[in-house]
This record gives sequence, structure tokens and C-alpha cells, in this order.
Amino acid sequence: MMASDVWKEYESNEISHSVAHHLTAIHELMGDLGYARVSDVARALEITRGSASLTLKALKARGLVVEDHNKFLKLSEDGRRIVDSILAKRAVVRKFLNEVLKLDEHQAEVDACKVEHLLSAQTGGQLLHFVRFLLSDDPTARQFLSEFWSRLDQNEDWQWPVQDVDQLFNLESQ
Amino acid sequence: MMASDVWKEYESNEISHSVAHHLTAIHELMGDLGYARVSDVARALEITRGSASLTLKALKARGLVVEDHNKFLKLSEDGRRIVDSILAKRAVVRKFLNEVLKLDEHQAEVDACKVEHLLSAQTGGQLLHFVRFLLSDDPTARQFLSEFWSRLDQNEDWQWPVQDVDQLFNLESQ
DNA sequence: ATCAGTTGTTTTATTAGCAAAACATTGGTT
DNA sequence: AACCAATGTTTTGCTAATAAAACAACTGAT
Repeated sequence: MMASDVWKEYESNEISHSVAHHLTAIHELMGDLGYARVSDVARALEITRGSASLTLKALKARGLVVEDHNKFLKLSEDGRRIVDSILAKRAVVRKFLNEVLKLDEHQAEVDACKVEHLLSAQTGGQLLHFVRFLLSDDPTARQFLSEFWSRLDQNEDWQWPVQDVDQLFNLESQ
Repeated sequence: MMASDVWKEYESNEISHSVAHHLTAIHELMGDLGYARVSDVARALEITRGSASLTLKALKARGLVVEDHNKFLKLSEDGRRIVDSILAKRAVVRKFLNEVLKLDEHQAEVDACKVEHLLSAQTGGQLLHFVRFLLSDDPTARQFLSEFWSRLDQNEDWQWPVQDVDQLFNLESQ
């Protein structure tokens, strides 16, 4: 089964990585500066004003960004909803990678940033439930985590990638 | 902190989604048919032969794919290593989403397919440790999972996305 | 009022990844 | 030999996202 229908859903995503960051940049600029212009977005993303101008023109056409009478940008309601969902997924994934899997903050940040716009709302929601319970003060969660972490310390030696995918989970937890 | 250095790492990824699937297609065709030609890859990915021809030419130039004297393709050692790491990450993520977070198989497959090539080796390795312990017969893991799942059932009502990201984790696990 | 700096846009070009179409090669049938 | 089907490549064109450069408009200082 090649699942040829599955892999093409990647491009059919309504929000690209670039668009996600143009939108979140506007959101963060509104918080930091109180406003967001084309140049501010370009500076924040470290791209040229010309590039930002073109991308933001497309986002205005899509109704995700609206423009002031004086060229000041802000998110539409749809744009705001998208930013909310992206930032929530980023926060959940980052917390999971950093505080549960114990990856260093930079790695967690980078990986979260890469996948934030790709996860479905369902996946984000379930992951939120999971992480919140996992990091709560519930004794079952506490015990599980401390047991997992103590095993992590013993497992410093591990070769990744693995050659035989089918055997990935057949191994006992040694 | 805009973290402008972080978001650009997305494009600096050495393996694109498209490349990942060209490579894994070759791998799976070798298993299914015993061989893989340009047309076979194109058929598997449901793209035209012309597109596959161009992409695979680039992959040959990058040394990830090698060509027979009779136009038969196979993965180089580097290509094989990449496929191994991608398939391992896909398997781990899919299993986590489906068997832990209880997302339906299709959703798990789609989301795993989207992120498989983006996760770092470290993240993949840590997630493997986590999932293997979580799904092992260790009583701590068992108890944790059954407690989590029972809470999931009570939580059918949940609005996602969330408006206030900062408050995502401040909520008690009700 | 001029001059400099900032801002926004447009045009041209590049890259990755696709489609579509033309073309050449090969292999098997009749 | 002629023909047909499959295969592989190349060319042209498209879209998204970038850079670079030219250009216009506004702002502020002197």
C-alpha cells in the first residue's frame, strides 16, 4: 500500500510555513510594538520588504490580513484564529519535547516551529490533553514520568536511525 | 524575541517532503516489485514521468540514488540511511498518535507523513524511547495510560484552538 | 525648500516542484 | 518490416517564496 493519496495532502495544506510566520509575525508585532507594517514584518522575518509586500498582498486577498487607511496591518478574525491555533500547537509541542522528552530548548523550539502548521486541530487538541495530564500533579503521571526519566538516563547509548523498522517496537524495554 | 533564526531552518532542511517520498517510494518498490524505475516511482507517487525524471536526476546528482546500466534505480548507502530514519520516525509518530492519543488511523497516518522528514534524529530517538516505554507492559505505564484514557472519555467537550496561549497549561486538569 | 532616510510597490530573476506535451528509444507483435 | 505500447528525457509553463534593484511617496531635519 503506497498511500499515494496521503503524501499529497502535504501540499494541500491551506497554511504554508511561510504564511504561518507572516501571520504570527503580525500578531507578535502588535503585542511588542502595538502596530505592524510591511517593513516591520520583513524585519522580523529577515526577508526583504519586496518579498513581504508580495506575500502580504496575497494574504490581504485571502482575507487573513487587513490594511489600515495608513498601511498599517492587522489580522482579520480568520487570521487571528489561524494564529491562535498555530501558537497553541507550537506551545504544546515545544513543552512536550522539552519538558517530557527532555530535548534541549533550542531543539524543541526548532522542531515545534517546523511542525506547528502541519498538525491537525484534532492532533493538537489530543496532545494538549496528554501533556497537561502528564505534567499535572496527578500521582500516576508523576510516577510514570520519574520512571521514564530514570530509564532515559540508563539509555544514553542508542543508535538512530534504526535499520529494521518492523522491529522498532518488538524490542522489550530492555 | 522573534527567533528569526529559528523559522528559516525549515527551508534549510536537507530533505524536502517531495524528496523524502521519492526515496521511500524507491525503497518500497524494491520490496514490492524487486526493482524501481522512473515510471514506477511516478506511478507510485501519482505524478508524471517527466516530474519524477527531473527530481530523480537531481537525487542521482546528490548521490542518494544510483542508476543501473539499464535505467534501474536503487538507493545509495546515504539514501538508504535517510529512508531508514524517515520510516522510523513515521512509524513512531504514527504509533504515538494512533495508539496513545487515540487519533483515528488515517489522521495519524497523514500527520505522521507530514512531519516525518522534519523531526531531528534526536527527537525521533527520544520519542521512540517514550513510546516504547509507554506501550510496554510496565505496570507504571499501564496505569498511567488507562488513567489518561479514562479522562479522555470525560473530556469530549473541548474548544480548539485556544485563545490565550499563556493559559494553556495553567489550567488544572479539571 | 531641499536633502536624506524610511517605507511600500513593482519588475526581473531564481529555485523547487509539479503538469503537459513533444520527442526519442526500446521491446514485443503481427 | 511495420506497428504499438511502454519508457525516459526535454522543453515549456505554472505557482509559491524568495532576492535584488529600481522607483515612488512620505517624513523629518537642517
